[in-house]
Amino acid sequence: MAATLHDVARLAGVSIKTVSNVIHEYPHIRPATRARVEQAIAELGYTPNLTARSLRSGRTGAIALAVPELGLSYFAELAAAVIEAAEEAGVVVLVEQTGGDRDRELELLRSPRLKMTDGLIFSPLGMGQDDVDRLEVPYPLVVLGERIFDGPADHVTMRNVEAARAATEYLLASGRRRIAIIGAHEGEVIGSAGLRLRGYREALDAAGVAYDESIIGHTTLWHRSNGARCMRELLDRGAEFDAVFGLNDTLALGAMRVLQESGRRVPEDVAVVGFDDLDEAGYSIPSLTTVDPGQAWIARTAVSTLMERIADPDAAGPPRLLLADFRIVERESAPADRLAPAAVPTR
Amino acid sequence: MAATLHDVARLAGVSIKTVSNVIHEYPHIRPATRARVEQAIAELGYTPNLTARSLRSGRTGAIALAVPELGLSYFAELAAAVIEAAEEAGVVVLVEQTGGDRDRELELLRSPRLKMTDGLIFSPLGMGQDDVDRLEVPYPLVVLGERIFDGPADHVTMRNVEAARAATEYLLASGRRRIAIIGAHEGEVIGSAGLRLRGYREALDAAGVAYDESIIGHTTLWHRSNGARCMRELLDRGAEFDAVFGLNDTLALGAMRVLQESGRRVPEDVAVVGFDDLDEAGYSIPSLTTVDPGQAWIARTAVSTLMERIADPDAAGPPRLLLADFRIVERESAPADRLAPAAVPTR
DNA sequence: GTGAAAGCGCTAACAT
DNA sequence: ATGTTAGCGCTTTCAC
Repeated sequence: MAATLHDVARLAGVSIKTVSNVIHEYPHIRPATRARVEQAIAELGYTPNLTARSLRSGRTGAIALAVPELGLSYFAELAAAVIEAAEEAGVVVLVEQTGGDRDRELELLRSPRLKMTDGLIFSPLGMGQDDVDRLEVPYPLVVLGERIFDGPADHVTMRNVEAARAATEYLLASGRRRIAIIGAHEGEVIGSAGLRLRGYREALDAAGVAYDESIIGHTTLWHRSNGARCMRELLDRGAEFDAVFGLNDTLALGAMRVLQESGRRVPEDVAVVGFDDLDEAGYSIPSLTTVDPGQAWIARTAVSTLMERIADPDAAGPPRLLLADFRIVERESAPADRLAPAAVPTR
Repeated sequence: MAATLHDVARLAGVSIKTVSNVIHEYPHIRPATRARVEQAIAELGYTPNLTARSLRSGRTGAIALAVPELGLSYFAELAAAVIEAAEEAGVVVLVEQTGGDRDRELELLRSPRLKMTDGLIFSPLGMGQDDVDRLEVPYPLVVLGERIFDGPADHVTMRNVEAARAATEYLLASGRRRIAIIGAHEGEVIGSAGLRLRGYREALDAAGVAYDESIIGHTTLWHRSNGARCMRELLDRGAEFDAVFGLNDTLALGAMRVLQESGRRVPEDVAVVGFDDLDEAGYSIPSLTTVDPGQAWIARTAVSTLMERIADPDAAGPPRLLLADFRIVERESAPADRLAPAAVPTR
């Protein structure tokens, strides 16, 4: 049905090699020949069959991105940034959702469907450090997130401990002393929750503030609804606090909502800080002070690192750990100075 | 490098056809042979080369989804639903972002990169009715959204006019009379903005309420920031209104934010209604009354319709228009009864 | 400057 | 029940 190189060659009265030369802009072609070929291509509406090209070249021009769920704004924004960076690099992106489920993640790593792509950017959520061997795969792989460290693949991620510590120090500096946590994972050591909680504790320790288990709210998936539920539980059990550190923005926003429903004023009674700097953090009431963990850089770096590995699969080199810079974004929910409202809301 | 059918066949001491038979679970294979082949497959870690399979079969097992931007929550949620539905149908999804730019949309439709997929689910934003011919493409195509009607491809979308009319009637029924609009597109007839505005006007007309250009806020891209800006402009020019209909949730949330900054109470002074029923609509302060336009159904239907066309490209049949059901989701920003607050916030 | 031909890894028709 | 073989459409080496 669709025209092939042969069809074009026949119509132009040349061989397929010549057509191929024209398509690949091989320099030494007689102008007349080139014109005839181009004419034939236009006439037939020829477009190369990329599957055939892939089979021959061993490259598909596609990469895969596996995230837990696009419904989670953090991953939607990550995917947007990855797709954009990939486009600049001339490749397309196949997006998979794992649901943060370990079995699906492991299955995905072994999936032959990946054969349709040149490499994978993988953001696991269900797998843990024990699964580190499973990252030994026969294709270029870049790992994101904080579920697994020191694996056999390049790893691009954020400075969770330092950033969470900075966020906590920010709250302490503004005069808060009882900082509740929303989103802790029971017993987790690594993982976003574990690392951010560690940063939190480091900041408390450094400031000589006691860690109080009673104001640590636990939840599993970082959905908005869980942030709300988690805050409700804290309030129900009579926890007292003057600040809340949501381990991500979605949790913080869900929690802030419940906080205000309960009659507490933000930031007057309770300051709230999130983590991620999602677009919507600038538009909540009040707008959310948060940590910008460098997601844009992470996306760009993940793509460029993967593309390097794809280009040069032999030049193995040791796996790299690449860490993004972060910064605190001050907004209304937690002004730097407890007494003064944030000067101008950052958008 | 990676093992091929030949490698497996050699190791198992059979022909590639036998290996192929085992892989495809062809029934008549001697158990001993099957065992030997399976053993060889495991030993070599063989996984089929999908590119080769695609070239041979003419199917890639992938579909493409083109949306303006995953950073827009509506499209993130759409993509999530499409990927999920696609997975159930056994295909993977390649996601492209067009930025809502007409040229990029047109280019994408012609792009040979689509040769890597079996079909396309396309949500245009820059193209208009004049470009309807460009949807005549040599591969299965399902169009979403409201930029183009009566095209040559199947079209899955929502009942914009009816839903917007229902939303407006809802506000009128609750006693509001001056309903401002956020997000109108100058002179647009079709398109989400144009259709929803039409529903709005129909409701006004039916109720005998005059249409007042001075409370129609215009903007282009439906970003949160534009909703905020648009509301600021309305307020700056002294517009007076007792309700706001944001033509989508993102706009409504941005607008609601500005409204409250200006000291107005929602819903007491101004009721706010959105459109889309995004996840976050349930967690704003106040939570957002909105229209659930049936996105989940749209995603499922788009995938199943596309899969049908892929399975049977000849059984052309006339292009179909498939419309989702909608419903008003009552939350706090616009209670059904102006005087009574919404009973229980819907989560 | 252009052509002929091999082969990427797989499927399926045909043969045994 | 299993083997042989001809392509799918392209790239690329090697001739001419």
